[in-house]
Amino acid sequence: MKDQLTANLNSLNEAQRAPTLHKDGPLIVIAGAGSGKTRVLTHRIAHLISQSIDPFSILALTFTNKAAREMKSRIGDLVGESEAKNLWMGTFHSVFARILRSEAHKLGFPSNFTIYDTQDSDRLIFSIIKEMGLDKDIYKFKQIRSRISAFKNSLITVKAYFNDSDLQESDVMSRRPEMGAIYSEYVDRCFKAGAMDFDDLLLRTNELLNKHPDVLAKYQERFRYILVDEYQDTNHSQYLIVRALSDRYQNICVVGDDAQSIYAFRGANINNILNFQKDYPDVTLYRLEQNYRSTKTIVNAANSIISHNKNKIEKVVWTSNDIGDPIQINRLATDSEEGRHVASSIFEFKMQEQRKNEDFAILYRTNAQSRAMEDSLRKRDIPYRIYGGLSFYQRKEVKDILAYLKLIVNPRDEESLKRIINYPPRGIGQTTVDKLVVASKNHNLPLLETLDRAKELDIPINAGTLTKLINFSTLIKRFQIENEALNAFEITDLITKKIGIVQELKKDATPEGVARIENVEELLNGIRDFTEGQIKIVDSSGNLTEFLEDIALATDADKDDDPSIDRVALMTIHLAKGLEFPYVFIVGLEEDLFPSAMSLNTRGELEEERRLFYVAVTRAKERAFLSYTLSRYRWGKLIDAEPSRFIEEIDLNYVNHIKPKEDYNFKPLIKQSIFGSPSEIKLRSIVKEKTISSPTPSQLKKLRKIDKYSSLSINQDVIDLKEGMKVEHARFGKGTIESIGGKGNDRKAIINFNDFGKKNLLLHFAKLKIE
DNA sequence: GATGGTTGGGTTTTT
DNA sequence: CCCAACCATC
Repeated sequence: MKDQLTANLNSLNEAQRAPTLHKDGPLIVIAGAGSGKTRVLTHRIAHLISQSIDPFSILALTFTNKAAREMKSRIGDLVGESEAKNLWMGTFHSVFARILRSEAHKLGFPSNFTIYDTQDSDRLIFSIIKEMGLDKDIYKFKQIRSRISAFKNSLITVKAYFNDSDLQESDVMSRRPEMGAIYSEYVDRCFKAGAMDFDDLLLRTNELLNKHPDVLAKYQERFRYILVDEYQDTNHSQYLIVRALSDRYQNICVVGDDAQSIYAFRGANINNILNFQKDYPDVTLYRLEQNYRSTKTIVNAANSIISHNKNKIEKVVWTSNDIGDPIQINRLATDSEEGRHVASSIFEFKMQEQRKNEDFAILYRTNAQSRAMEDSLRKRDIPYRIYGGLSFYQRKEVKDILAYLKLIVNPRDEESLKRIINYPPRGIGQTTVDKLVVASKNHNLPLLETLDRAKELDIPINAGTLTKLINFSTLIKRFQIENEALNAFEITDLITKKIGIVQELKKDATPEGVARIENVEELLNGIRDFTEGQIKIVDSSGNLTEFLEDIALATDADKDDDPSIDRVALMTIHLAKGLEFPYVFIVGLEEDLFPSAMSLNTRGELEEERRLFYVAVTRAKERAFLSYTLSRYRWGKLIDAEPSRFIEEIDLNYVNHIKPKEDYNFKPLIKQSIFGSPSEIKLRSIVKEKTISSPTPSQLKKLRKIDKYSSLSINQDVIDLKEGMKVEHARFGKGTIESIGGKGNDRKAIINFNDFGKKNLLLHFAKLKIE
């Protein structure tokens, strides 16, 4: 083991070795993109362990649970699995959820408290607004939720809110005088439900450490060494936790890059990293500026991008790698053209350079952009994997089953109860639920208990409904008893069978309905894997509580469905942080999309978008490809787009702006009538390529016109379709056209398929064969 | 209280 | 376009 460690230390460069070997006391590592900060962290931890520091006393906070797992396994390679597995490592949320479970009673929470996800919070806030009789157009639940979240992340409790006249005034100014009352009621209801939202996991940890000096002292002793990765993305609440825990021994190591701070929207405070030196006067600052990941071109281009930001720590990221190829910028007519271009580029590179699918990543600003990419990859038979988006555990049918599980574990969980009290339908309607909620508030009883005692509490509910309520309550109680003897898989299996959710879903025979049933099966399989894993590997019982904990905090980057399959990666830039790929496609570089229209209000927001762009470009090891379109489908409508300002911010020495090919998708006849003679076009595009990096407005207009022609010609094929014709669809098989309506791109037909029934299809997309 | 159709609103980014 | 909330009807 010693030899291995020494050998590995030798593999570090001087700049990396210094923080790795840094003895006690605070240190900050400012690490440029691709400079090996993860290596520093893993080697530092391994080194600590080799110096006889007990792994139990090392706390390492990472950005995703996946990052924690990977780091753990790399440390395991260095110092041995048995040592590494005792490290405290994970995201802030998962580590402190674990600690809160064991200390929850001190805060008046049950140890099996429920973790509310965003949707649970939204629903609760929505019902509070309704109960209070407020105007839901003024009190928009999503805005209220994000404001409450911001309060919590800044440690503004309900009490602090009501002590702060400025805050209250600003809510009155924005016509929401009841904001504080909603906040108060929300916190109250979560408490009564034995539930914490994501922000509570941090806020309540702070509360725990503040109110209980003995607890604080205990964890200060336990965590002698604390390391925080991606420190630039910590919020105030997280900052205070780290500060409190490290206060005793000051063995705090934070690693980050201010240039990669991209989470201000959820409360991350870039000042945490900028002010670290003020907080810990004895701090040693280390800089990692040599990039090992990317070509000179990419590193320099990225530097030129970030130089447009004012608020930053000055540093010079450099590399001794090859110059590499210029960054290619492509202009496409529409989003589907963009998809086609990306897919065919990947296809070509695979052929010509023997690349694997996993060498490519497609990065975008918003999840909605994945659709066009998926379509084109599928057409080319290129396997891909989408990260993020609507996660599996957020799908309705999955959440419904999970609500049963959550309610069994925590009978006070109001949101779960409301979700399933009438699903599958058992004759308990909204009116009854409303009555119960009011009664539960008035009598200060948990909702489930209120429902049990509805009769004695004189709630005006008729006898028939009363019986239904009792039946439901009995059902839940039976599950609770069964659960004591069963593991997570067994109880879930039992529940799904008893409530007949599959029969319920079978009523919907559409492909979507079938997919829902498959999701239920997938959930069961997932729970079985988890249960078996827990029992075998961790030697625990694999019970429900463990499972729910596991999935509540699973991040999208955590999903690992068969990594052995070679696939192209599709994800948002946010999710790509920390990852690297040889070839990276960054798509949708258009004004209002990237930078997002929502972020153009302040300089700070725009700078965050620019950092996001910086993160995107620095994911590339060998080549980066940027693209933008002239028009894009948004909400089903084709809207005009303008090239992103970010494109012009890249130093021209590192880019190559590509024009569409001459024979690009339209006929010479049209070209001549719009552009004049072909030679003129050629001339103009050559001149432009040398001088500016984006087309002039007049050129944009012309390209848009052409796009309209070309999409017309696509539709030509389907114009011949008539009612009564027999057609064949790639997915739905054979069927008969019942009616046709709409114009142009909106032209659609109702088709009665032999196997799938009636479908209303957009002819522009549906590839139909006439029989 | 269930059901099905209509309408109106919404896309940044995520633990 | 896609979803949820709402409304009208049974």
